Amino acid sequence: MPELPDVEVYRRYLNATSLHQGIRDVEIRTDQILEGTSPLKIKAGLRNRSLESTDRHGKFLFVALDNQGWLVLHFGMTGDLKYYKNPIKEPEYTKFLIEYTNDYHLALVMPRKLGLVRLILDMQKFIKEKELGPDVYQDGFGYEMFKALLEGRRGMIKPTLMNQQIMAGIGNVYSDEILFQARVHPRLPVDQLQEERLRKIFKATKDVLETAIQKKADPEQFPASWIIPHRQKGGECPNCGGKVRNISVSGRSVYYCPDCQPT
DNA sequence: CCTATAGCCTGACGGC
DNA sequence: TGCCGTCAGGCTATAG
Repeated sequence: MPELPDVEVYRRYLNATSLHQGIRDVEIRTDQILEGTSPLKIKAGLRNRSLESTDRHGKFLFVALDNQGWLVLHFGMTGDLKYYKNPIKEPEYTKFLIEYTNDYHLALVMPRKLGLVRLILDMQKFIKEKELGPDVYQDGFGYEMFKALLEGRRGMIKPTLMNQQIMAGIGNVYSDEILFQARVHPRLPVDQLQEERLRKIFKATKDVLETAIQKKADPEQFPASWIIPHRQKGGECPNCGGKVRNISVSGRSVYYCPDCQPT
């Protein structure tokens, strides 16, 4: 579920396992996630180096190298990280693999080839290239900024929250949760939102992301009041007990409660 | 600026 | 059991 909370959990996992170790070798199992660069360049840039620290912007994870530049990871729809020792335990669907001099490994596990691995020098330049909006989870992301970003927009609230160029980090699943907590219909146009509802959406955004991270992005640990565990056909609304509805908005599958989330 | 659609990928799942 | 269609949390391009 690689949206902002998931990537933040991966970041902390990487911090806890994979820093300050010499990189002996790197394997790239598909060129399709390299965005124009080559396996040789990635290998040359990582061999005999070490990972020193991490950062994150939206759904992108940045890992600083000991000399200069960053390793960038994006997890697409199915990416995950696994740190392990025994080479026999290499996870199925490993697409990118770092082998450390201490014999441990860090694998980017990704059944579909929809992610990204790249080496860059300048993080801000990369963010600009990708035209990413401000990270939703950063300290400076307050209500005034949120409101300003939506100013003059006419689109539906759900795809607006998910638009990485407006603000970075929210995806399909967590936008459902945010709108459920705010009790706002996903198709409501942004310019029809009154101040009070806008504030509710902002607060829900902060609460949902914070809680999801705190719960390690594990749906089994999510509060009983959340809709995510009920995001399935025939699911029941945790608020009113009614049936959860599934519709399509901007080509994405949306789950919401028609009774609790009026237009 | 905004929406819908298709495509990129490939595994999981449900129905027959 | 096996085959087939559908769907899935990402992003991007294109047309209207």
